[in-house]
Amino acid sequence: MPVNSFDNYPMSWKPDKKALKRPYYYSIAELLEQDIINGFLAPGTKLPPQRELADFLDLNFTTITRAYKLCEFKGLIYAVTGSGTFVSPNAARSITISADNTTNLIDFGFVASFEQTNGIVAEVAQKVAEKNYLEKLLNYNDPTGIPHQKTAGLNWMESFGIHADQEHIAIVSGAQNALAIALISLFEPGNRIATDLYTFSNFIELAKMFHIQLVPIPGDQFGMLPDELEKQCCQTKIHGIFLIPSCSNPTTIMISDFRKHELAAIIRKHHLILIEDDIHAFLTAGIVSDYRQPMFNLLPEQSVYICSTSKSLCSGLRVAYMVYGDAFRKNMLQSIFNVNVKTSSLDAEVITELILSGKAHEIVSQKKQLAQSANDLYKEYFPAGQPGEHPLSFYRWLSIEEDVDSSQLEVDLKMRGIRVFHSDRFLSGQTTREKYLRIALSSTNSLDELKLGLDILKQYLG
Amino acid sequence: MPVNSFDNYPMSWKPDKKALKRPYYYSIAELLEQDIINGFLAPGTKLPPQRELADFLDLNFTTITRAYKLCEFKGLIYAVTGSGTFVSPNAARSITISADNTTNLIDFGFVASFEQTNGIVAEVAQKVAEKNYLEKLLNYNDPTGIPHQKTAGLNWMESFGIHADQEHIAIVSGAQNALAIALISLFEPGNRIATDLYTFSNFIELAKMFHIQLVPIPGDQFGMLPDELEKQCCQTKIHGIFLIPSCSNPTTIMISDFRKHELAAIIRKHHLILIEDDIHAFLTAGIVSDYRQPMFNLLPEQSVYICSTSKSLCSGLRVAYMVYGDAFRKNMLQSIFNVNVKTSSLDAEVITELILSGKAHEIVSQKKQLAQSANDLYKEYFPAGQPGEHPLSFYRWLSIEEDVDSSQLEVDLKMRGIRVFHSDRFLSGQTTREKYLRIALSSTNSLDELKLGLDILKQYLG
DNA sequence: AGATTTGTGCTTAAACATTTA
DNA sequence: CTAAATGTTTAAGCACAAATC
Repeated sequence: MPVNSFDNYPMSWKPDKKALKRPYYYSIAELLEQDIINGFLAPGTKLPPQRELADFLDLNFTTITRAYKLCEFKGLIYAVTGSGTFVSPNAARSITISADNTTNLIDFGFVASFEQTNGIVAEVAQKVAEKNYLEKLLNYNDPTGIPHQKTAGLNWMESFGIHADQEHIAIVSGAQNALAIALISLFEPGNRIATDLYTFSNFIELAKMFHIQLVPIPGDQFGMLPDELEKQCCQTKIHGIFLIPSCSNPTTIMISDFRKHELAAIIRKHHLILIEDDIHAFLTAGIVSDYRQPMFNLLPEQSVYICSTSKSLCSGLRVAYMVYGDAFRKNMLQSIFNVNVKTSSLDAEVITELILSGKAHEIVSQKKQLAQSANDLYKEYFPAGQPGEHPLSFYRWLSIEEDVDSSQLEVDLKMRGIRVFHSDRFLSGQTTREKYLRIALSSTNSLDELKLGLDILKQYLG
Repeated sequence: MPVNSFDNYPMSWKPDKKALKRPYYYSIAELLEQDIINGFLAPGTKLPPQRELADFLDLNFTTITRAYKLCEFKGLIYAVTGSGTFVSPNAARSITISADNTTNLIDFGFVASFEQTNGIVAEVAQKVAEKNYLEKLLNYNDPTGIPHQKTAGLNWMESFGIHADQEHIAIVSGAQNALAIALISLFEPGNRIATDLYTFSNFIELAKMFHIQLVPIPGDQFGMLPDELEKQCCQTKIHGIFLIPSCSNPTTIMISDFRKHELAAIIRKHHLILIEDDIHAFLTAGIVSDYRQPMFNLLPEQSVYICSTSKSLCSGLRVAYMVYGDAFRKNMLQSIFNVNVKTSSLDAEVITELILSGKAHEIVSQKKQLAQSANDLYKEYFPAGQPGEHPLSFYRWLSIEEDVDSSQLEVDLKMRGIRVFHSDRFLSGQTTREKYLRIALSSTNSLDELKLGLDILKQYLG
């Protein structure tokens, strides 16, 4: 066996010098990627500093910079000036969360939307099918939505505090689709977007896909901390910010009204583009006493407001409204066309009819009731709450012990029959001490099934 | 006035030295971008060689390389080793082509799909609304399509020569959506994709959006030239190839069967990823005698086959099938989820019912008849055809004089009441000598309107 | 056919900025 | 508060490859 004189050198990663081919930077990046994917380098591991690795490999240190950058671009590692370079928390796996009905697990993972109300939607869809203008819904016309459909959308959002006109609203295919469109139309690869430390995992994946870097900002019970945001803005060029003010996913924190103003001031000052995902507006506006208005109102010219109907009205029809300032309009229309051409006017018409007929309110009040019951049941099992939490959220953020292996925990619970997601999946940046589980309450078929799952969970967590 | 001693220096572009700030590369790129956008540098203009500009600015020539690269990334310029760097043909404008019914022009621009058949779709939509399982179409389940819907899709594509299973087909929201998903899931920014010299302008825009570079390959009456493709593959790293074999958009060329085999050999040899847009399969399979099979069959493990129903069945429902090799499956599902979550099962069900009920064939035969009549009329005006042209295409590729200004021509015709697109919009790379117009035949409301438009066009072209 | 023109890719060099001890 | 550690950014140098003349 060859005697490697560096065996006892205290470097966390020692690529095989002999395996290096030219171009070096590329070769190094490949070796690093392999070692991360194969699990030899665990998430959080600190890599050797650029200069140290360069010495070891007899290269200029900027060649290492380049190799590291390549891996950073792929989301495998992240670097912090002064501290070093580290393996990303979710480097080796995809954290996309989707519906998964191939197994018969109790699903506390994917957040569905209490699908028991879809009977009402089916009735309305039938009515739409009988309309004499049905044929007019089947062509290429009105790529951003037929005027009366947009008007209905504007009416719907009026109660959340949104006021806009036909030219600044577009119908797209759900919130995820809207986020994809917003990212691709307003940002470039390499741009940075500030997010909560814990944020919507599908947004993290989307950012990764578009090579947009997330800059995690700490928060408290009132939402993201303005000082921390300001600090990051001064340090590096940040291009945008992503917020879910009405009920953060996954933490359920609501941004309080005073905090919205504080954040808006920073966002304005640094010319950030705000992406506001207000999918939970229907659960918050008019219900939570502190609610005044969306952040869009405070920054109408530099914001994109996204209001999906998937959670509030119907998940399967894939309809969301996007509202944007005039500066973004041209770009937005272009991207909507490039990605969707248009959203089916038939689907949009069913949602429109739900709104115009008043059935939408009926659905919302049923969903609220279902959410109330589910939350009541949850509280019987896990009474401890945290300040700032949303009372009616479709999911809960459960604090757990700090020293468990996140993948193992998910596997353990799967074996016991429930699917849950560990807080590591929602990390936009560095690892944290505190650990949580996100428990979806809206995906079981009944309260009984929810109870069954909570039993298992409670028992497992002891 | 200041005397500039370089005024007579034969450089096509002389940035103001005094306007340069550090970082130089960035400053140069900005100045160049401004001059292109403001029209001071016309499309096709040759920029100064890197070394020459570097001398002029007293910088190392690789700094100019970097500045040029920045503009190339934005699609403003393109570089050819040995020849120089040039302003892109469509640098300053968006060439996205979308439906535009805000004006009362006769639309020969956007290619619609003879919307007169939508009455049949409306009837079938009504039937679907009466199904007792309607409610089951309204949730998050089956993100890639409900099994029976996928089966119907597979049946539909069977006659085009596609054979696949449930695991390798997904329902997405139209061809454009499918292309976006294919590009984002299988390519990285900076990757290169080979295309026909003239190609689908919305694909060009999509590639620009994702920062994927197109490498134009010349072709003849049988399609893209294999030797030219091979040449490019040997020269630079090419990652993929985009083809529309059943009826190229805009040229209407069909790739002949022998050519498919020749191209497949090159694609296999160089491990390219093939994106096959077969939106016109219904107009070609079983109609054009040379048709044997899609290229997907020749390269099943390295291809994505896209079959939209927008042109063949119904444009407004936004349903396309994607068929892919096993190697792409995981990536594909992830991207579909990230961009769409799912495609509305209601829309997919209407398309499914069209196929299962046999109404789909009825629609197709009506559309073919409409296409035949439109083409017959067109031939009365412009009898000269070119070898390899599709006989039933929804649009025609009309050769025109070489020395007209493309934007001016479009504007002139708009003033006369018709919208057409000049061949410059479809250029994936360098400018060419020959000029064409793409004339959509499928977007007028009647043959009379078509005739009216052709009259105007004929008169204008003299 | 060989020299010249022109763009590409990789590596190095140096000045800089931030964080941590 | 300063020094050390560590990552970032910009620019230059050089070998190379393709196209042109």
